[in-house]
Amino acid sequence: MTMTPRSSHSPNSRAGGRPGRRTGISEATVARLPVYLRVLTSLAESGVSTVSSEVLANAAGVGPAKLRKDLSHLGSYGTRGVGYDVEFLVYQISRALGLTQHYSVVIVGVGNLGQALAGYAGFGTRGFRVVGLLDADRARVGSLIAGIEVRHSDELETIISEHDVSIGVIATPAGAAQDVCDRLVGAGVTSVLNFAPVVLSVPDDVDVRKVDLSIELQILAFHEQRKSLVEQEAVG
Amino acid sequence: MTMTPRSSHSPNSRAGGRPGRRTGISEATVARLPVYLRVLTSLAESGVSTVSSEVLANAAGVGPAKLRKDLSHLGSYGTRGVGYDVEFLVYQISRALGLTQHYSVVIVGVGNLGQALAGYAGFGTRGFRVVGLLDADRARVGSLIAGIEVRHSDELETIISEHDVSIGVIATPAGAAQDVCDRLVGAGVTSVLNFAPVVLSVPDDVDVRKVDLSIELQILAFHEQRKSLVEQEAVG
DNA sequence: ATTTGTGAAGGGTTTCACAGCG
DNA sequence: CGCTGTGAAACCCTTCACAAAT
Repeated sequence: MTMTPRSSHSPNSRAGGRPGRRTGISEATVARLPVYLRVLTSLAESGVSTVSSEVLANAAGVGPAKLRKDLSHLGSYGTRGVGYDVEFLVYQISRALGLTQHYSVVIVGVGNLGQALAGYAGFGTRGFRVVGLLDADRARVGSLIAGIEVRHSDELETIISEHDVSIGVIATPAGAAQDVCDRLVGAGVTSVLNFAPVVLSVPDDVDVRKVDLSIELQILAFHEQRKSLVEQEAVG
Repeated sequence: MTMTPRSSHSPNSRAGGRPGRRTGISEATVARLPVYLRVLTSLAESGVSTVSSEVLANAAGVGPAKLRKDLSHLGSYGTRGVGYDVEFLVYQISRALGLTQHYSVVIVGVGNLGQALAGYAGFGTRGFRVVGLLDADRARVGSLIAGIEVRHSDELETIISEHDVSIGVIATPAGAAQDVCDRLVGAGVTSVLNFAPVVLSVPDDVDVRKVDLSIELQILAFHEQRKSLVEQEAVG
């Protein structure tokens, strides 16, 4: 039995390679661009055609200097004394994020969470298409969720190669996650979004991002505790 | 009509105040402690009583130096030449994160996602208790989810003050999220976990963390694009 | 001999403040 | 005059490498 070379690095960043080597856009900036994009899209729908860095920054929950520096990494797309053209920025950010291409996605695990993800509107829009819903439980196979037929996990490799899937979403129980991940990667998936509460090991050229409810809760707990300590001190 | 003072800052960090001012534990470290805790808990269950920084770091997907520095912020809990006592570390990390206290949680929005969250095991364990499931849709009110009765959103304030809720989870559609957030904060909630794809505005003393599927997908798309550019270059 | 704890060095990110341009 | 784009400073975080401890 051969061990595939593996590594798992900092949470939610590119598995191998140092940040922003080729594109010049840093990881921190990339993580904010989707937020700007969302705000800009909603501004465009409201008929706004121009925004200043200050207004856009406020709506995105960041400081104006940070916003301007972020946008400056894409090019000089603003007009001094005026601001940014909303539609043009939408296009430029979409392009920078790679959203002008299309990505096929499989979701593995069709429990409550998997169903919620399958029905999520964010998929249909902007270049992502769910081409497979997989589950290990044969009782669920064949049912329709968000218009997509659930298929058995055995078909994972087939579906991935048939649809040239590049992104896999893991919504299985923790125990199954690493196995599923290995199979996804083995079949050619190069990006994984993991909702299972485990640290996944993947080869260096695969990206993993994780979404972990209990980690988020624990971080909030930390700050809650901090608040009550401060309170206590203020009283005492 | 009065405007409540608001601010929304960097994604997923304390709303106001600079990091780690009082506790000496930095935000980056706090975000990793839950991962260490999970690994340690599972080691303890496997009967392991001692770990070195190298083994623990590997399991947590970080470098050993980073792990040691993180743990050193809690105190000197290791033994040179030996490693860390697993059970003792579990306790110390739990304490540092505030998990020795108990937190009451309400979940607002009982769609697919809200149901998935309500059923999530991570809640029951480690100090979090769901004391309310709320939905605006009267058709859902009264049904039982994960053993908890769904109640109408009108009761939000009542439930929060009755149970001294400090954490609110928003799993509503985007359009309702800010309103719900305002009501949560108005009723005394000081930490919010937001699953709706909007930037929430809150007063400085409230923490907001967000979980956003479409942002994660877009970040993965960026890296996918980068990979295909590199590939193309390697060929050409 | 082994492994922790940590100063110091090295990167990356944010913020400042202003020059540059419309 | 207003707002962008950006060097420079400040800050935070990670990594290195080794002294200290058992």
